[in-house]
Amino acid sequence: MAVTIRDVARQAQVSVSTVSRALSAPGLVKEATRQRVLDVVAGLGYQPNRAARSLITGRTGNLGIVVPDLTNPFFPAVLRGVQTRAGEAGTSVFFCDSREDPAAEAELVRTMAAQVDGVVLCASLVSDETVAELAALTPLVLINRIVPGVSSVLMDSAAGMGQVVAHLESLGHNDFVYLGGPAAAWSNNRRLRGLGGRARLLGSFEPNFGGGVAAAERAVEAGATAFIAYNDLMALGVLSHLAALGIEVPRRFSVTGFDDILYAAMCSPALTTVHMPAEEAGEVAVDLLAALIAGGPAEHRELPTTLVVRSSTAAPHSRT
Amino acid sequence: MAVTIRDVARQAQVSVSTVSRALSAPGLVKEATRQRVLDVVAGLGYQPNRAARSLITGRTGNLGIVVPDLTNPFFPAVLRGVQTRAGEAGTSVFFCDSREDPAAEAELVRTMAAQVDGVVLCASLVSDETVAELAALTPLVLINRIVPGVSSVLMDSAAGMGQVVAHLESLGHNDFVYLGGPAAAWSNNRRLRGLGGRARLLGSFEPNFGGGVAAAERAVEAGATAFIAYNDLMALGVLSHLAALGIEVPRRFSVTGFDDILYAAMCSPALTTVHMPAEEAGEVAVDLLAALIAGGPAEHRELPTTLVVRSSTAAPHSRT
DNA sequence: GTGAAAGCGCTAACAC
DNA sequence: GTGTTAGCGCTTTCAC
Repeated sequence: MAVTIRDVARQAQVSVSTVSRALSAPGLVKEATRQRVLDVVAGLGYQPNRAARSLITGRTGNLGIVVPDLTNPFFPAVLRGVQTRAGEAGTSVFFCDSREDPAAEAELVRTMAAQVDGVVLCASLVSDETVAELAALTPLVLINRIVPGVSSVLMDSAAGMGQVVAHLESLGHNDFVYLGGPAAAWSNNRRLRGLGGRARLLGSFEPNFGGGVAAAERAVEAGATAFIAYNDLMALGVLSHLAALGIEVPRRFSVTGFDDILYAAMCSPALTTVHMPAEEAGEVAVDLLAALIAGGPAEHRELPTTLVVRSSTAAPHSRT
Repeated sequence: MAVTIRDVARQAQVSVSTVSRALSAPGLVKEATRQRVLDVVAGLGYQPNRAARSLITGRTGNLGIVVPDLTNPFFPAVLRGVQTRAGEAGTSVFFCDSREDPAAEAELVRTMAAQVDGVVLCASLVSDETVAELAALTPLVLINRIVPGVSSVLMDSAAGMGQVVAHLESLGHNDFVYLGGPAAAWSNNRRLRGLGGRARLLGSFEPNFGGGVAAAERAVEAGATAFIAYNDLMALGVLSHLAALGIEVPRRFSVTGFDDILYAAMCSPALTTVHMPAEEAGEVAVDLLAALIAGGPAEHRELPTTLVVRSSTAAPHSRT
């Protein structure tokens, strides 16, 4: 078996409680004693057993994050942010991919709740009631969703969408179509709202490449001059399908995305999209979670988004 | 506090050990008793305290995975596979991104070791000795790396590289350059070996988009007709830089990648690359880990890779 | 400032 | 087939 607190106590010639205090409440032991204990700890390579500690404190020192689709680069970016901030506090993080399934999502959170101090829930697809229920189960921070009484960090989709519309209108477009994501996605409704009724709604489509391909098929018949996709993955699908059809972008149609994943800059034409600070959102979510765990009230944070103009948008029916 | 095993025992009119057995060793209790216990468990919504269980059994029911770069879509795919298989066994999984830093990688594994039953280590950058040391610390499964005595699952880079070379040669190329990844990456050496000396080595470069851009700058001066990139992300960077330079692919240069991430199919020209069964590798890694945890010997599994020919390769200096 | 002792919730001998 | 009991390794009163 590994080295325990007793081994340390014996070798440092103190009691186990002193060892415990030296590690978790340094102020309560004489500096000299503390130093002696710490030396022994280092010498023995002692690591407190987290299960034992957890059994007594009721805290696990772990966090969980649930995302709808790990293959969408947006979410790994959030994961990174979460891990970065959590790691600074010595906290480990569990991840789960719900594969866009609301039932799985709720179940995953419930399972996690038993073994973490809190969970970050991204782009949730469950009902407000379920979110509230989950939040009652464990400290919960939502990313890109608002439910009253539950902490959340938002990347401002509505404002971003406003910029998209303004950009397209300044280019001379006045008939665009919104290629919608999952109807259950809060972000989808938020973006739709940001449109302010100035776009026709098509879909919903799956929020991935395939969904974009499907959307493009429908969109070309819609007679609009610009397509606003729910997210970049869809926009990439749209671009791909249009290219396959021999339809030029942005000459024939302008296309925009949302998220600013790396590939938005790499595709051809490079995608005009709304940049989302995904990694930062992950970090902020951990902060909110920490506050919640410490007993604070639910908080809400909004992160700014910015339009990134690239080459997939231009004035209608002309080359700029 | 939450409901404990005692609450269940009391209400089911049995001892705590019977409850424990009903849940973890169903064969040891009478069916009727078991059913009664299960009913109470369901009624009370009892969930065994994992810390307490772990304290006694020495098992956590958790797994960890460490990857070098979450923003490379290849790794989230592996994560997915790991979670899928682990989830089937009720196992949760911790993740960590080492950001291509060998020291961080080792430290992350050490930290995880204390709170998991085993860890999956992807594309490790540490020395063989460190891997062995880590493997002594906790059940360990390597993905895309071989270290004697340590379990591993390999996606056959060498064979894949062989196919790339054969493909390029069949097209008429006979002077190609390999745009190398991290020198410390086992896969890099493996791929280099798969080349069989038929390519000049350039690099190493960072195994990401930026590294590809840097590599492209150097490659155009090398006078070869085809560029073989260490991975897709680099290849995408190469494509991007060549496009910026107004150099046509594949007319002027053929370019190949490795991994077959989603974006390899989406970029323009679509990338000829080697498909890697990343998700499957994650699943298999969990299987090997389970075997290891059960006390089995280190095992080795090899997964086949396949060349995917798209539009970034063609006969030298001509349009096919 | 430090030690002794009582558990946290559970499993695993060990009895019966 | 079931109950009793002794801890797993740690934190935390409570004494001193």
